[in-house]
Amino acid sequence: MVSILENSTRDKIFYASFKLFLENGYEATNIRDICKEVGIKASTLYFYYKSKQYLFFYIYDGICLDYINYIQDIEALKQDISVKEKLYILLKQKIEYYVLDISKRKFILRYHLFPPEEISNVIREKYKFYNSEENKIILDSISNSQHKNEFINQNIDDYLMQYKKLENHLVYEMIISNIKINDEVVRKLWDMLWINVAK
Amino acid sequence: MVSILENSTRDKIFYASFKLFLENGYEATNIRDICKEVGIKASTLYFYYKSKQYLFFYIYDGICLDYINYIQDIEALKQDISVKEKLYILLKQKIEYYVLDISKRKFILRYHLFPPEEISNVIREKYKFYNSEENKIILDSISNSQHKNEFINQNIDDYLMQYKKLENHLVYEMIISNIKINDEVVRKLWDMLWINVAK
DNA sequence: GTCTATAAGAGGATAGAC
DNA sequence: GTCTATCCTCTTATAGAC
Repeated sequence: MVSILENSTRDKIFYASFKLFLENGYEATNIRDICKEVGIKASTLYFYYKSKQYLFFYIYDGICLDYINYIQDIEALKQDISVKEKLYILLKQKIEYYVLDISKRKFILRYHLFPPEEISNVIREKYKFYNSEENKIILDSISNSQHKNEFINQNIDDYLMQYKKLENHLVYEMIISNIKINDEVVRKLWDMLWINVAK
Repeated sequence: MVSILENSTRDKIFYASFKLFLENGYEATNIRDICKEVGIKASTLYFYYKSKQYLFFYIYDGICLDYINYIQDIEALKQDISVKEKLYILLKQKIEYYVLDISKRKFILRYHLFPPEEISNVIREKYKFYNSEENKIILDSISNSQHKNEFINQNIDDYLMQYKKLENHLVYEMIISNIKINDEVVRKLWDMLWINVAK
């Protein structure tokens, strides 16, 4: 995430909270449990984070920004290769990102499916925002390509939906069945998807 | 569920709790909120249910038993038709059950993925139990069939796993994308599955 | 920056009247 | 069966000392 190498109290609180919010949930995680993990008292936590809600939002944003940065740095998106190959590499890299550590994605899934009532509005807004940020990056990468005529233009949105659906399917399988998806499976499924959308 | 037509205080508590446990979660739902929905005081709830945990378990069991009863009553499982047709009808009926009201399945998913720490052991046991009950019904139905030689015997467990995977995939799509799956889609996916497993 | 102490309230659960 | 009143514990959050 933002500063994985630092070991400041601020970061320790961040990671302990992430872990507990993921495993036990927002409501079932209390400030004292977090503090016990870190080895501080409650008042110290409040020195760094204004409230439990703000602490949660920092974590949520941290996870999403880390993901957006990862997507943005994928070299294949900038190279002048065919759209088909470009998008395959993107999907493959995204799955690699999740295989390496599925916990961040599980966190997002948890709070997307079952947001705590008191912060559900904020979570919904954040989810929509980061989702559209990711879409922008993908759409930019397609429209900047010399090969974009591979696509029937009207179908791009449709395709993006299918693409996300496939990705989600793989991700849910990883989360629920605890299985790590390999490149071969990704390639096979993706080829099937491409046939249905490309010219 | 057990007694959908009754309107006793006991049942009112049951349904109000189901709704709140599903929407807000176990930890975020408190006894007083449930009582407010029903129009009673906390002590009245404790007259019917020993504790918050037991109330939850009654609901969990109620949902699962309703489902098991539904599966058990599917006529096709008892008829002497081909295994392929039998299992297709089973899948179709299961999807119909969810399409009619996805909330029960969402409840099970919620507590399967994110069980409250204090009751996670019990939930895990219950999940395993009802899962194996369902498997028994399906396996019985296959082995009682005159047409069971359609199957390569060693593959039945494998098939059951694939079958559940397909079902889960459809269910997650219904829950996450809020889409109702129609029979045509079920048929198509199921034909693909059958090709991979049958002789 | 980190602590002790504590306010202010919410939560699960029970006793006992009617 | 349902109520009022209450217990006791846990929770978020703050005040103020060091």
